[in-house]
Amino acid sequence: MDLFAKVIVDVPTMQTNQPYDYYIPTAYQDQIVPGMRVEVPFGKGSRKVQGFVVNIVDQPAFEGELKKITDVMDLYPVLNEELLQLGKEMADKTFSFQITCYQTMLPAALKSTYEKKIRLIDEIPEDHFFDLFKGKNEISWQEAEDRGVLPKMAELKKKEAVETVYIVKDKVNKKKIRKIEPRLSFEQLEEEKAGLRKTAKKQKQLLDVLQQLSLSKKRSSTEALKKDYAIQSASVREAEKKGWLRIVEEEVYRDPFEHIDFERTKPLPLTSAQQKAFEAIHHAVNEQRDDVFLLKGVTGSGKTEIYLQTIAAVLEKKQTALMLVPEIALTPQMVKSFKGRFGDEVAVLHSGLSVGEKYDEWRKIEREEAKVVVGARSSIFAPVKNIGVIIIDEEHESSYKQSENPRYHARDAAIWRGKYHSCPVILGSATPSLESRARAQKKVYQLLELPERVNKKALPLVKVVDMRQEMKEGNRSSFSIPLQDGIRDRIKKGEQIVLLLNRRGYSSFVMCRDCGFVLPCPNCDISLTLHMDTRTMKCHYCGHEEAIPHQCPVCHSPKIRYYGTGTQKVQEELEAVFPDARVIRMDVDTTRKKGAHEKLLTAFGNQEADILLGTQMIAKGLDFPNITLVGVLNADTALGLPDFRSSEKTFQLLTQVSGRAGRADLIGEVVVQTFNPEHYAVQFAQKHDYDHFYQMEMNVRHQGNYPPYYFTVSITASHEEERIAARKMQEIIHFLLPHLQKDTIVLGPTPKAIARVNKKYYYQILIKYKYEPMLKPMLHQLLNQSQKEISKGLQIAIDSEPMDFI
DNA sequence: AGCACGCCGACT
DNA sequence: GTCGGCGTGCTC
Repeated sequence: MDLFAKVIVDVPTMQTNQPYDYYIPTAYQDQIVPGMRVEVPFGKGSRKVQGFVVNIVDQPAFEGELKKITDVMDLYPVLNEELLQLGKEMADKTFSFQITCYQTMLPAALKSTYEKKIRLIDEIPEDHFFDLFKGKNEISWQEAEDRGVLPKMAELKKKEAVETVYIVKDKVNKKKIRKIEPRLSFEQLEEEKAGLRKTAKKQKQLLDVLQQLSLSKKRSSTEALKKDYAIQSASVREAEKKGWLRIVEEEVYRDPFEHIDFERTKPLPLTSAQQKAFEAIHHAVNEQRDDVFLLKGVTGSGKTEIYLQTIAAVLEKKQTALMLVPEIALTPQMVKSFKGRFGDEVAVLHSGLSVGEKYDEWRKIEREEAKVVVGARSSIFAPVKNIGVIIIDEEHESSYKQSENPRYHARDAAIWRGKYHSCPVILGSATPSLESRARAQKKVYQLLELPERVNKKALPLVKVVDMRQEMKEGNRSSFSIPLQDGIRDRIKKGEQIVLLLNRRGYSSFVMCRDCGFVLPCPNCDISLTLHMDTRTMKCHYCGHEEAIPHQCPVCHSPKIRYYGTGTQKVQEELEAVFPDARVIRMDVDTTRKKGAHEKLLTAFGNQEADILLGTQMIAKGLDFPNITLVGVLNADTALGLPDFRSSEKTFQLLTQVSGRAGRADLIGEVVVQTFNPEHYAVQFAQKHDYDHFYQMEMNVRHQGNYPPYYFTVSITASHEEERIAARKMQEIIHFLLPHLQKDTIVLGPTPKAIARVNKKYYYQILIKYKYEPMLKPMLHQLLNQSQKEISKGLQIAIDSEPMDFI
């Protein structure tokens, strides 16, 4: 029977975002399974592209003539039924292409690279042969183009002396070995045996092996033949010529045997609160319920131990576990705690691995050698089977949402997979996102709380320093007097200090240095952003624009200026104030090199420095007992951002760094420097009071019609010419507005903060809605209609539930 | 994306 | 008259 494959091709456009039918050559019929990658000819020139087989049918839907699959790229499917389905739904939900989703779900090594070559197929004059082909019989298209010989090649093509060939390659070289398989049936082999001379012992032996293989339907490696029967490759080649067997190359797994012995740890006794939370989750695991738990517990309350014991319970049931942590929290310590408990059953996927290493780790999971997967965002697509629990630690982290296409949220994918496998999902955080906390309120998620630290230790004392006051008293440095005193004190005692510089919102808004006033938009209750290109203050939501103020409208101080400082500058300042202090700086500049991050942290852990100065990246996974003082140099830069999540982000950051101080037997102290000491995010963080912050922030979101009260979608249009982007945005609004519900709010269009990025102008709208069943189909329609313009350099990005608006 | 088909300007 | 510009539309 003829079989046909439905293939998603690697051509990321809206028009080609659908399966194409291909004829499966008989030779591949037993081989091809949905989820495998294949090479197919596509388009007029039948250039070869990579494709994913999504289905196999015995009747093609396409009426025209079908092309054939030209090669099978995998031995086993790289995507299973589950992931094929998830990818398809994700494409629909995130307004992206199926091919992009499938590629995102796989290690980069499996994305194909393409090569175009010109090959000689007929005799050409000798001089041409040398100056065009350099005496070879094929050259790359790129080389021909670079040497300017394409026109000549076109001539030869017309004469059918050359052809263009396309080569599809994997990014990494898979290790392959040569294997033999019989080409004749058992009986035919028997006949061959009868025809042999009596002295041809080796050949008889080979035929015996082939007969065995014929019965077992297996292959044997040429290496094994040599080893077990002393059959040399020459005999094999001979046999191949006689047509007894064929030689095939088969991929073998690389051996990633790196047995680093981790010190094994044992489960710790649980506190009663931990026990209660653990039991609730354990029940769901046992009963295979797809419940979503929100595990809320302050730093040090023992969330990790609950994860570990839940995973242990899942492994006991012969199931697997998937755990996501933010990329920056994927530290050696973190890995150690998992490998320490579960040993080699743990696979870790992180950005520090090379493409090949990531692929090997992925293979290890795929062939079910690893039962526990720990990794960042994209690990949610790890090919684990029979999942028993999915854990997302630090669930509030915005890095779980991918900021490029497909703009998926790992949390959504986790819940999807939880449903598919009928297993619980645990969202853990000390400061849950408002969305998740609100869902717990509505009993969509089950709230589990760990109110106390395991060691019953009090949370560190948080001192809020009013920087306006410091300014008034003539202190113009980045360090307030209380912070300076604290630093001096710790250095004297030989204790360590962490200083955090909040880079968020660096230099993009103006604030009064005397009273902390930040210029708000008269229409939107959100601060205005400084646009240096136009020298104006702009509102990102409504487009309101005004001049940059020269004095504070409230206190009339002339010290109103843009706010923000770099780590390097702070380091210099620090060294001037404390010439004897040893400082380690950690920011993008000092951690760019691979492994630098860990090296710096290890050095700090070994007490080679007194002060660790850094940006956001030091807020996480930093667990040194000797740190007794944490200073936040500028707590409120995020507060000045025109983002409705800025209070939430500030609260989360402050709470997070507070957790870094004094975790051992030393009492910790936190000094928070701010120009907004009375801001509720700062106030509630000082008191470690999430619940009241949550209530307050919910009110604010309710007032401003923001999530979780509204759903949001942002649409961005960009083009090299500003008016084209702006006009398209207008067009989009005109297209959408008539069909939207009365209570739906459309903000914009407004130009983006950095209006021109990569020579492109950006315009954006934000749609806030409660119920818009037609919005998704309309946005899909919009993308379809805009195809022509998109091919002319216009870009349209649709982001459902965007994380930021800057 | 990339290739071919198709309809208007400066050339042998 | 033709060669070739790149606008338009399709790819199983």
